[in-house]
Amino acid sequence: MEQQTGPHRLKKRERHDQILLHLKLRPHVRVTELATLFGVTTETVRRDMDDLEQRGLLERAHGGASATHPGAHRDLDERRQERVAEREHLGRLAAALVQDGDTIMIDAGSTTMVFARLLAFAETRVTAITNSLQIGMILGQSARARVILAPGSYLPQEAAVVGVETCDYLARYHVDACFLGAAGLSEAGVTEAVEGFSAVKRAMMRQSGACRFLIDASKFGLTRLNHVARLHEVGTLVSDRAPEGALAQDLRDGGVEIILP
Amino acid sequence: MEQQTGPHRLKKRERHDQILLHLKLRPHVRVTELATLFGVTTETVRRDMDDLEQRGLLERAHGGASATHPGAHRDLDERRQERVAEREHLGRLAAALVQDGDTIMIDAGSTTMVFARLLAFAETRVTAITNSLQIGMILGQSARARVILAPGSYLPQEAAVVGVETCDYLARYHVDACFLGAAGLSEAGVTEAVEGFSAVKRAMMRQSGACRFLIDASKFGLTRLNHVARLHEVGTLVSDRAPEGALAQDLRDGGVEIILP
DNA sequence: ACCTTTATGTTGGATGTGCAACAAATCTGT
DNA sequence: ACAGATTTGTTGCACATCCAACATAAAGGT
Repeated sequence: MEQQTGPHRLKKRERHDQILLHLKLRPHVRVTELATLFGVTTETVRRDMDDLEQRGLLERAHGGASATHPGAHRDLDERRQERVAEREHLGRLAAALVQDGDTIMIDAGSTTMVFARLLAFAETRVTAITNSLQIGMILGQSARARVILAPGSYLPQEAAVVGVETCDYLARYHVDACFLGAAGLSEAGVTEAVEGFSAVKRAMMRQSGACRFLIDASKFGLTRLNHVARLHEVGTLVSDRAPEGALAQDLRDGGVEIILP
Repeated sequence: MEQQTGPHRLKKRERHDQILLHLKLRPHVRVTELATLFGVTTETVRRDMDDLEQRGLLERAHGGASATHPGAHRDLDERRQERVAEREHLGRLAAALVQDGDTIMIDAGSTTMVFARLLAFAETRVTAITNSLQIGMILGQSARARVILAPGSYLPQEAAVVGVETCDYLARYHVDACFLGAAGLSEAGVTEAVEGFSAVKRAMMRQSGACRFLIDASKFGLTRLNHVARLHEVGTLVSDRAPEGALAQDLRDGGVEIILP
């Protein structure tokens, strides 16, 4: 990056923007590096980073900071160790469902992202169609995966594309299975909070022989704004804890296969 | 993350895999963290990381390591300070050509990526269609930009999509201008090294009212494998130094507008 | 202009990290 | 079992980073 020109010292906000821009282009920046670049003290940069970390825009490390994966959800549970561990379990279970030669569709979401990472790591030979840029990039790193990206309007918060174009495009493919996340699972069915995602999820379901939902137990009982699927359409539910009460009964009635650790 | 279970000490290969797995799930890991997790010395972890870094599988940082940015270019000139500075100038010139309300297409490439970053930073109100995931993500961060992503086969080295689908999709849009990079500019015309990119570039040119090529002076005189455009089709050339000799003459003959710092 | 608030710089000591050289342990092939 | 290669542990020291407390400077409001 270029040296800061002129005598004009950057203001706090400008430095914050610059730091984030740097992290968009490289995975890691050092405190000292930025300090000399901005012409400020390391302490100032440190304070900047602390601020940005609190807003969840980057991840501190000793001597510098790393980018949070672009589009990563910043909700509370994303940041908690336990949640990450649970997501990893969940992703492992789901990845075990994929076999060499399978064709799949993968929905955008933090849980499906972990799933994609594990799939890439396992080097499963798979053809995957996704609307998530992150998942495309992650899975594309695997030499044995073939990735097809759907077009559409870009949604920066989720690093994914949505819209009519996306759904139309998906309708041109037929795959063995789709792997979907969701923001809520209740007796009302599967629901989603992000506008535009539900249509994509439904489009994926229509084109798939089997449908697998990756939903961790913290989503049980929640009903969000957008309807995705009724319980009998769920097919397979991969989760970290068994549902209880009426929800469990309705899932049984809907013939949902439940996969747990 | 879970604690390493059992008395079985991990072998080198297993530790390497574990480290990479960790980096797939988090952007950054610390040396000490992994050392206690694996039950080995920090020096061992350090050595592991050095190995992995040499293989380009992660990026070292003080006290730990970061995941290589998915899709991040690591070609030589990308890493060189001087080149970055020139690209920045070039991008600035190109960004000045875009006005509020414009519709544009942006090609994948490291130079166009800098251009997109500056466009996002300038908060130009623009509708952009691109085949580059990174450019989509960068420009999508700008609240005033609308980003449309083209579909296609994912090319991990370039973090972009290419192929027939990509070109077909682009043919459905008409824009004011396209901003393209290139690997070579000589009397033979504009040429490209990455297989699949030239077709996308040509598709973008066909759908654009104006064509802007962003090519830094180090590419002058180079001819790569894939033909992109003859000199008279170039339209506008944005660069950091004036071409010389026969190339300069041919550009004049071709009616190419040249924009320099 | 004044005061208040906020941002930034400075300092010093505690702690974390990197590096290099060597010792100990482990692996490997015969 | 043996010798040689590889891997890992240990140590000491140079250096970078962190943190907290205080001093100084800049910004904002009345």
